[in-house]
Amino acid sequence: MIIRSPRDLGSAVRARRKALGLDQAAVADRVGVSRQWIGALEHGKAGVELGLVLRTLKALDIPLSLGDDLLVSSPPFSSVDIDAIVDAAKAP
Amino acid sequence: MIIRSPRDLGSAVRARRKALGLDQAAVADRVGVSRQWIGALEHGKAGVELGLVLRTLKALDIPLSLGDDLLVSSPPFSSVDIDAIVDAAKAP
DNA sequence: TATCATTGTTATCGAACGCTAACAATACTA
DNA sequence: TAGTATTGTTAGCGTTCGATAACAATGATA
Repeated sequence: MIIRSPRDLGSAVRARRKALGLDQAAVADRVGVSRQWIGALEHGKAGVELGLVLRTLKALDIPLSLGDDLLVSSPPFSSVDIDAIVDAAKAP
Repeated sequence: MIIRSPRDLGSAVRARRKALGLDQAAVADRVGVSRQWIGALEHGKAGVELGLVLRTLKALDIPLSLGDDLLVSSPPFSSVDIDAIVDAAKAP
């Protein structure tokens, strides 16, 4: 599931919570936030704090990943001419 | 890259920014936040707003995903991280 | 329908956010 | 080394967060 907005995250959290058979109060208890805050998160409120969001994802066992470093592994590094790259980068 | 804490996210953002050859002010301009806020995000401040974080990831073309569907790579990415290569070459 | 559980909504309040501005502290380069 | 660019840090200020509490609204079940 690709997350583009707070709303995407909110619906994913809600789906996961229901899949675990928990109500908002139970999740709030695990995370250490108020029940209302869980509701706001699920509704896609943009202002929620990142730290609390990550704690919520962990409490629900939802892995979060950035897909930026998984493509550099396939092409072999030995085929890269480092000097040429550096020189090109230095050129104006 | 699996994100477990605001600090994980911060270092990933910084790496991506440098890979794009941008300074904090340029990213702040794209996102519509202050330069100091970008600095705080990169330092792993937990209280940053989710909405601004997502806008930053979008501005840097960093895809964010939940769950286990991250094995598929996202296209709009150069497969060679030039800065990473240069940094590695410069490192003692 | 009646009853209970779950969720949504509102108001208040202390705490923290993010912004601007200014200056210090590091890089980076000629 | 000197000079510039980038980043780190601090203070003040208006705004918004998150907690609590209370009540309304919705959902589920007998």
